[in-house]
Amino acid sequence: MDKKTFYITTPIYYPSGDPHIGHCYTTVACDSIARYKRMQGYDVMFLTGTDEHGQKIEQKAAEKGVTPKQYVDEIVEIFKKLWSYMNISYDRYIRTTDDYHVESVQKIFKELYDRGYIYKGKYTGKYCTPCESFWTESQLDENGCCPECHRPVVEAEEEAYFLKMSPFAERIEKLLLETDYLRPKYRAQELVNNFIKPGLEDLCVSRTSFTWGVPVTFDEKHVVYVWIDALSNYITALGYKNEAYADYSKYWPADVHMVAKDIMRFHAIIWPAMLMALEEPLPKHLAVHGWITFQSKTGEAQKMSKSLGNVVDPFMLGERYSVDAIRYHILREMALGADSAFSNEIMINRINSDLANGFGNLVSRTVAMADKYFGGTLPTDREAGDFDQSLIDTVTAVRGKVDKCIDETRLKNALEEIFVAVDRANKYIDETEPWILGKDEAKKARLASVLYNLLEAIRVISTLLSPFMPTVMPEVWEQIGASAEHVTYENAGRFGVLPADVTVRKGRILFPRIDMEKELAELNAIIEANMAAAKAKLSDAEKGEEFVPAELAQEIAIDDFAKADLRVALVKSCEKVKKSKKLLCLQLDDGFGGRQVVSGIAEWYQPEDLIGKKIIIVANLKPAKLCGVESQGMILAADTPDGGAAVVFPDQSLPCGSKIR
RNA sequence: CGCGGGAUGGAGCAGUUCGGUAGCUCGUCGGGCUCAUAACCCGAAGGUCGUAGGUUCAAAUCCUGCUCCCGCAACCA
Repeated sequence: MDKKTFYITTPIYYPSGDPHIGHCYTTVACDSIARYKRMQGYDVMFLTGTDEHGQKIEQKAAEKGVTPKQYVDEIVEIFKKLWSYMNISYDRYIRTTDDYHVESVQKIFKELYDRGYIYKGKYTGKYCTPCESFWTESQLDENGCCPECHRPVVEAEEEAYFLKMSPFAERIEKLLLETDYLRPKYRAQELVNNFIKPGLEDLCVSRTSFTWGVPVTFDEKHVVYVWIDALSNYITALGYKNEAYADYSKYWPADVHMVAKDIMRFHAIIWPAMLMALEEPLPKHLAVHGWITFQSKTGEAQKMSKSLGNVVDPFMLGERYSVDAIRYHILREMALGADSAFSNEIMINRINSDLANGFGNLVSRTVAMADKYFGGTLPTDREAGDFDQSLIDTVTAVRGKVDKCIDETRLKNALEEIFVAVDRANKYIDETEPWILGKDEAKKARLASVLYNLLEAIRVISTLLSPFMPTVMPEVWEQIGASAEHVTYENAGRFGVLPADVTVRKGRILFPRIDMEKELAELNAIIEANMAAAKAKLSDAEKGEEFVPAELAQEIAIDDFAKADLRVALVKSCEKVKKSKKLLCLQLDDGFGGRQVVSGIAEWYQPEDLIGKKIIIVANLKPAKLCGVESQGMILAADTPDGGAAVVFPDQSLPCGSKIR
């Protein structure tokens, strides 16, 4: 009979920069689940990879003066090196530049077109002429300018292909609200209300503005835009519409796609829509986790960012504390769905209390006693006693609980369950007082029983921990005298598996206790150096670049200018627009009885900076609503070199309503 | 009134579905032990469960108002 299969995926990562601890979380989590499922006897397919196309890669490569392929090849090597360093047991690595993937994507695109789900239309967006690039609203920088060159963008349109989404809206809503596809479920309502209820918009799936992508076979000007290219990796890697593999019928649908919350939307809505359009089965679960945020010294959580210099380097952490300790820490801290704060202090605490004091010390003291009292090999005489059954019950119950947590993608809880047994075993030592038994020749049989029970507890615990910490556990088995057949999944549910005359071997300290103060000092020094370096780099870049004024707009006639009615106005009062980061709402005396204007300068001005000052407004602008607040005009402000805005103040003695021309 | 989530001892969280002695981890303090990585075990202090009302014999839990935080959406006229 064929083994049951289990298919789990990470997202394919975008190699526009080096991997960091955030990438590690998703991958380590998937790896732990994959290993656990393998141990349970499943035929596992664990897929990871890189999403290598797109404009950003094209540009980064151009900056470095290499081809896009050369550029990504280099970064992909770093990703693979990291995964090997983190002991990631992926079965397959897909690159969207792989030939078979490109071929499949082209066939999928064509098929969707033939089925009538893809049609040609016009894409309207913000276009930066010098960069020849389209940007979405959200990609624009803080001034609404091009994120690459920071020059103004214009509305423009290009021909593009679109994927119809509306035929699937109802089914997707049901999928989100009525099934347990999405984990955690509480995000479903948000998705439905924000994207499905207002009407699902058709999705732009091709571009003509760049060339680094999969060409559309029947319209050579176009390349496939991110969605169809990237998301379909989950099936092309199994051989969907290609000859490279033949595993599609075996592994699809996927059991778990794991993603971070920033790409939840695509996996919760677009990916199911694509599969529905192709009439393929939907994946069983989408597990969404939060971000690892960096806890700064002031205590606030910041997202990790390269420009802040707070990116946590996984190689450096691994060197200092061991790869398994890092794996343990990130898995133990992150709850499904929620963000988790990363700080050196939290990490060191975790490693010390759980791994060094708890599990590591348990192994250490048990092995040391077996060595001290029996020369390493237990005698076979036994004497049962109090507390034995309680220990056995606790330990043998763990496996079932961990199974459940794994199936629900709750890795943090799985680890908590295992450590219940660690605590119980440490307590058992106090209860049975082996050091007293050791002084009495008549109690040797009882002592042997106690130590044997402890070794058994460690055997079960270490077996269950091995998917999470695959590097160190073999060392534990070496120390407690267990061999491969003792540490199987089946035996993790039993007691009394090790031979009665088991021989232990004292080994190294597995998880050395970390000196918090010393370590924090060293880490802070490293971080400060990084931040300083990042800052220096930033200011260098600023120095190196003279201020470049925005390009001159098209020439206009004086009549055109005369259409704009500019007036002096006094700011009578001013307040932030609620629920908006950028908007200030100003009440003005314009010389005509007053008006209200909303302006997007809240990031640079406090309300009190403006109250009582005279400013210049465009007085005959058609009113508009911003965040639901009516704005009757606009305030003149200049761009500043650092990307901010500076309000233009006229001579303060001018009366309100003075015309400017 | 855009949508959604949240507010529980010093910190981080569970408990809220189906009301009935408020629990866990870390930290603090006291004690025990010495096999062990100054680790382990026990005990204690510390919470009017955001706020104001309501329902009830009984509310962290159900209902209503309010305050504050977070996420998503929107947003520089």
